[in-house]
Amino acid sequence: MEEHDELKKTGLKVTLPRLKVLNIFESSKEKHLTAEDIYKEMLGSGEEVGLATIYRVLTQFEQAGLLIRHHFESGKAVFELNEKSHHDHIVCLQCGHVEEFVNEGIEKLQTQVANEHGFTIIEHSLYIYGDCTKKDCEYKK
Amino acid sequence: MEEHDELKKTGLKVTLPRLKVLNIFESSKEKHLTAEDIYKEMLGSGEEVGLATIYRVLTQFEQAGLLIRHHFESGKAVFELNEKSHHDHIVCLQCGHVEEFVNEGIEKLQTQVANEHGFTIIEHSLYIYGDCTKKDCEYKK
DNA sequence: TAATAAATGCGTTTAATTTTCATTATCTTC
DNA sequence: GAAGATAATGAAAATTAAACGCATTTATTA
Ligand SMILES: [Mn+2]
Ligand SMILES: [Mn+2]
Ligand SMILES: [Zn+2]
Ligand SMILES: [Zn+2]
Repeated sequence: MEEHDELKKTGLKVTLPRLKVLNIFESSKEKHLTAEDIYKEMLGSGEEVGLATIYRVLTQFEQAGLLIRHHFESGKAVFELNEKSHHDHIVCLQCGHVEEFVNEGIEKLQTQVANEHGFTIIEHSLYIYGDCTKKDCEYKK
Repeated sequence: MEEHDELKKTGLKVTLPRLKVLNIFESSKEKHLTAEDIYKEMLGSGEEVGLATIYRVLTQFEQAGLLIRHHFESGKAVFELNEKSHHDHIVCLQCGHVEEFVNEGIEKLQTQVANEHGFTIIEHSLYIYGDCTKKDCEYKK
């Protein structure tokens, strides 16, 4: 059991809610999910779970390095599996569609900027917002 | 009176709270301020004002193009005067010190990335976080 | 200065997230 | 495999930043 061991390694107890949350991230077609998304998904599939547990688990997973937390401009935190290889995001302001990208040039220039300002760079957040060109792109509340 | 005219141009009524908020931004040594910062500053200097007014005025000023709203990772919105020329930010995770920068290379590459993904870029947010090297840098709550 | 339309302050409300606490499940040990 | 220690859970209450409703006050305009 893959997810079981992944949890074991974090030192966290292997519980049903935790397994399910991990499972949702690993099987969902949408990889960027909010606490609410997870919660509804679990309720929908008949799980008995409290929203507080979801929030707790997400934060624990983040601290354990399993998840990454993002703040798009929606106001709510968005999580995704920590794939280890860094990437940034471009988000459609119309339909919410998210695409990922890595641009070595941008990464290098950021380090350079930090150096120029006497900072040791720890992390960065870069979100590009715009209009996408998906055929089914439309504003969704 | 400079600030008076600046307000006039926005179509908003020239009121004391609005003048004072504008004045704080134009005279403060720290240019990136939260609603709370403004509120405390005004209470401190004897103004009679409600926090709701601050929130309302900040949003109105943002819509009028007088202010820019940022979301650093503090959780609360941060505002600064809209100097018209775009810049990004590098923030010290220890002391909260903020420096501004513009890097044309990064700007160009962002546009390029957007194009490659079929997006029309509307805006972006880039924050670099790290440790600064100010002599008086230390963790402040 | 009076009429009108907008702005203010106070208190209430919302939305996301966190905390408290009693109950329950997991892990470890025997 | 059962018992004890410890951590996790769910429900409800608490917190926090921000928005809102409304009666009252103020700025603008005539
Ligand atoms: Mn991603
Ligand atoms: Mn700035
Ligand atoms: Zn779209
Ligand atoms: Zn510092």
